[in-house]
Amino acid sequence: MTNPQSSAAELPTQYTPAEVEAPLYERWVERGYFKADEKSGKEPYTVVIPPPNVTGSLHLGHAFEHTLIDALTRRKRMQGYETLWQPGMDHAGIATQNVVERELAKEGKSRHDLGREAFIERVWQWKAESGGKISGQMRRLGDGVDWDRERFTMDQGCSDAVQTIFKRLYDDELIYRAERIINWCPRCLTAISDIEVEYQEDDGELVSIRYGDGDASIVVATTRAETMLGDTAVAVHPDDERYAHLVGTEIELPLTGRRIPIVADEHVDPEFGSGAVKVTPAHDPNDFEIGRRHNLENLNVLDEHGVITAHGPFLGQDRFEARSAIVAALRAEGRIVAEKRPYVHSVGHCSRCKTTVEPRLSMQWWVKVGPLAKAAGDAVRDGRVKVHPKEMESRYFGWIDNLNDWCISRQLWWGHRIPVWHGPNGEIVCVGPDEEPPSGDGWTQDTDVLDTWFSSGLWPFSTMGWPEETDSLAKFYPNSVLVTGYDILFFWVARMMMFGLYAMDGQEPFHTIALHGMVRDQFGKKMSKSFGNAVDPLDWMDKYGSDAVRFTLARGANPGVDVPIGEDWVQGSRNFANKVWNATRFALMNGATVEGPLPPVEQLSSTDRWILSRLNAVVAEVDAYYEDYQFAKLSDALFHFAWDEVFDWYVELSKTTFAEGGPAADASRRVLGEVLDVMLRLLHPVVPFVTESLWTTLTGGESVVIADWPTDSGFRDAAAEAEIAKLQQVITEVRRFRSDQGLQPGQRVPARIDFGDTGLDAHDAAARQLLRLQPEGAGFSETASLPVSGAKISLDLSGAIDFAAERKRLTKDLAAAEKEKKQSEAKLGNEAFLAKAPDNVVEKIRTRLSTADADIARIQTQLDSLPKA
RNA sequence: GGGCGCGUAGCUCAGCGGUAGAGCGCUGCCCUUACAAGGCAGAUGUCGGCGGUUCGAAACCGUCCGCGCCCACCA
Repeated sequence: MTNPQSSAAELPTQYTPAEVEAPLYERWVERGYFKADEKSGKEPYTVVIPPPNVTGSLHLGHAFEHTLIDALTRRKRMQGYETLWQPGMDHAGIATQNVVERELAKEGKSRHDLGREAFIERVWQWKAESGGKISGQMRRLGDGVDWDRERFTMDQGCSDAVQTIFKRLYDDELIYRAERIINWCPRCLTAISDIEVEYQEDDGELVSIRYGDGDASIVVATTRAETMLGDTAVAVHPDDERYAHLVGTEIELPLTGRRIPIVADEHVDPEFGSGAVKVTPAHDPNDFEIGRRHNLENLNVLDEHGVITAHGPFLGQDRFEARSAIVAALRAEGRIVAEKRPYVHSVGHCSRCKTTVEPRLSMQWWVKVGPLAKAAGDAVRDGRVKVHPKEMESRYFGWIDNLNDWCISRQLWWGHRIPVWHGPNGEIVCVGPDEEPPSGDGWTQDTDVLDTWFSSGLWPFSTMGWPEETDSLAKFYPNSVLVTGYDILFFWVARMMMFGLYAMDGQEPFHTIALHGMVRDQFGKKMSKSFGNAVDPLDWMDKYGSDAVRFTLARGANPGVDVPIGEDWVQGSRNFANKVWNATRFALMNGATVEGPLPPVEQLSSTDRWILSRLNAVVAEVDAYYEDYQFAKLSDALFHFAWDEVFDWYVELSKTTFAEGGPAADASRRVLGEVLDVMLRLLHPVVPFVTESLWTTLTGGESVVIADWPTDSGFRDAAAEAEIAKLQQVITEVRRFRSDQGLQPGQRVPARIDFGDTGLDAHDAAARQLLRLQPEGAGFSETASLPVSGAKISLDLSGAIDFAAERKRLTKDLAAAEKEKKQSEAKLGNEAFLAKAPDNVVEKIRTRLSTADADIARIQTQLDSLPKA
């Protein structure tokens, strides 16, 4: 136990987070507080980090997410759970490759200049730097992760997991290879999945083109005129009488000299446009299906860069260049019968580089999603996995129940290479992690890598050693909760659900999915580098402390709702931390202690009983909010309890007690110590640093990180709470009077206090202290009288009263009270109300009425006591 | 085209059947011996519009207006 007096003296009057925070964190790590022991007998609590991409550094969104996870895990650790917060990072295939390619471009090189191996080596170098930066940020933020378990989606273990599940899925025929239309990014030169495509409204031109001539002509419309070079049919609806005579015939495709058939297909909407559709099976997913149904040729006219490969005048032109050239050529031939420009329509863009996506026919690897998605949907339907907030469930189902097969191959270099070997005669062998790949002439490994979400989908168990049956896996799987943003519900969460259930014999990866919103700026605008409102969390942490950033983020965290944050608010949180700091300083200077048991209730003043009653109520409240992931609510509850109740009232009231000394003061010292001890522990998960330095000083304990989480003792004292509420009312009323009178806050005024039958007599000294009222003394002359809640405070202001101001104020208050009375009476006079309203409501109105009556009487008395103007 | 959500104090948001709340901002007085990163006191809203249900609606229902997000193969 440290000596409180000297500890307090050592605390400066201002909290300086920058000096305090970093050393504390390193001490926690050194002492191994965050290590999770898979052999422990304690109940497990597991959260895996949503692995940040190694593409750069953490932004406020990460800081937000980490704050929530850190708070959850710190509380559980304090509650005695064997707690694992699993750290790690994601290789982020396409994103990282793009970043490194940009770096290379600055040197005037492309990845092809380096070659595959050297390029990958280069990415690893980059990962080392970037990864170091990220873990530095996590330390600064205070993330209580088990660093010994840090994983990377490309490390050996995770790679083995990838290979294992690939092989298993392949053997179960849930992975297959097929030529289909995929979304192709002509800049990244890879296939991308449906959800990596961002649609946005673009200006385009819708041209209607006449194919064929005379009676045998037909008009089709398109926004991608260049694809006509690859048309292999025109389709109409089978029941469309306008074109019935043409079905089965051929028509001339302009500019090419080719003749293409007219086919009938249900897919065509006869109401739309001309009711005829050009069919380009190699460049449009719908057309591909039509082509399949009618055995049409898939004529590829664009290469991987989006350049025309069809022979003719357009050969070698970029797709957009060719588009206008072809329209011009058609116009010259008089085949453009209508043009709509601008024609706003939805166009897909690569989510990584914003290039317009090109649907492209190509051979890719696919996961057959049906059975996996069924299981993933059922797990939520059955209630084995809960989605929080519940409103997000419908989004989840909407997606998982309508899922197309997942294209998992990417034509990239950075990622898990597909564990398939192709033989000289077209043989295909899928190789497991402990198997030798086939060797010999002509055998080569598939050049594609896997979608980055393939490995992150394994994260809840690959990080724990799967496919080995490790102790960690047995202990920490399923994860307790997954905390992540709603934006990656589909990208990541759905994949983890599918893979987790599949790989772990139907065991769901986590019990709860807790979705949070996106961090926005203080005006609710999305944060982005291009908009210039993005903030580096380190800046604010250096300026105001990690605690301040964390507290601000937690206070904004309403489930599933976006979180605005502004620098002013962080400042406010810093002020709060400083306030806690100073209140604890005060307590230490006055000998607050945690030594020994709390004095028996009979020996406690009503003030002490009141604050203990409130303290326990807050413990219960905070617990309930934690269980419901209501971070904003629990932070707010703590903020107000600490500041409004403990600091502004309890501490102020206790000053008098301490000044008077005696057994009452000793009891209060113990109670104050208790209140701060519990409060600091309650605050710790959200603001770990300031609470650590204060709690250890206050209690002499080793660390609040490993302290017990407070429990509600069940102690409540309604009478004490009512008594203090009344006292607060009296004091506020007199303060208001003083303020209205223009009395300076520090100015001492002689007063007589008559508490009547309020039962507040014990608070006479405290009231005088808070109100700066002197004993009445000799020659006391009452010039103002304030009846409040049955008490009467008489002041001797020696003619200094501003009666006009007071009369004005009282008149206003009187009108308000009378209005209240009238309304309450009206309600109580309403028979329908009396008949139907519940008793407690009626009772409430009655109370309101009697309060109004009392107020009216009080104000009237005050008015009467004022001298006539 | 479907689905979800939102419009409450100057700003950002809680409240979701019993007569309006928070943070920040704002006004006034004060360096009252823990804290001026503070204290005390105070002002501020026809709870998007219109109908309906109800004894009672910011809250429930309908509708309209404005905004956002997600999904979808609109030639």
